[in-house]
Amino acid sequence: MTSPAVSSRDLPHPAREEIRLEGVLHALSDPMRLRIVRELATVGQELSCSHFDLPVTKSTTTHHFRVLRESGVIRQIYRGTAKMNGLRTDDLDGLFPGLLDALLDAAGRQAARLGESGL
Amino acid sequence: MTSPAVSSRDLPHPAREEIRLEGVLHALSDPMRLRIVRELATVGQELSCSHFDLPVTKSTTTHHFRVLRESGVIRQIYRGTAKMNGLRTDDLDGLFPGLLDALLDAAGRQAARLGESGL
DNA sequence: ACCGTACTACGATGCCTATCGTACGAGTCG
DNA sequence: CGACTCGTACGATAGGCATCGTAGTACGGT
Repeated sequence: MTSPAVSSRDLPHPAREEIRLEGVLHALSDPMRLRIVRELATVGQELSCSHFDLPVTKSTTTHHFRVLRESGVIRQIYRGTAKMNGLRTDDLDGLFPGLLDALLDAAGRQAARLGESGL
Repeated sequence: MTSPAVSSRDLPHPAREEIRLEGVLHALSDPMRLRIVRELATVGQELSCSHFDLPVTKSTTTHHFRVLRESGVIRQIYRGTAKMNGLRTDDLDGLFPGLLDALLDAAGRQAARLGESGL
């Protein structure tokens, strides 16, 4: 079929009210995870885990995605063998209006300032 | 004298350009440190370390203030026996416009949502 | 000089975490 | 079914860190 149904195995996510600012900040304080979130934000759509080419092993990548999910920053859904990742912009904007934009803007400014050419 | 001069012992601070977003986020991801920063922001002026009544020992308090200083969030100056702490709003706003306000607003919203009455 | 206050330095401890490797499960396609 | 891909689970490891207690330093006032 053309639209692969969401697999039965679903992942635990915190409800919007359970998202804690400290957890979000801790999740984003890791360079690898900040990079993931930045890429998700610029692309603006769900991306599979394997889309990211991080300088760590798959195990570590899995770990970082789990931290992002458990802190409420991203939402993960299985779609076939792929695991799609999307930013929880609606929930984050609902809880902390303007925070996500400010964080992404700050990350972008720092990347530009540090002479980063690509992402 | 009425205005106690700044002591000769000065503390190492990162220059504005050395402040890293990840470091700032990590510093603010600790409840105790977020609490300190919130109080500094609401008061709007320098406060001594001893002004804060944190549920940890003095050793731990010193540790938290050092993390905040070394990450570039606060500036610390000795004034007599007291060590005054002030937010580096100018540097942070210069590097990441809107970020500090968004963070403080987010922290305030969460505090209000979680039924915090005091600070 | 002495004392009290404010903060630090150092060592210890227990927990958390970023990382890896290997072995495994779930799904798709031939 | 079998092979392959994607991602997970588990154990190990090394480093970081929040916390404490104790002992010590710097400064101001008496």
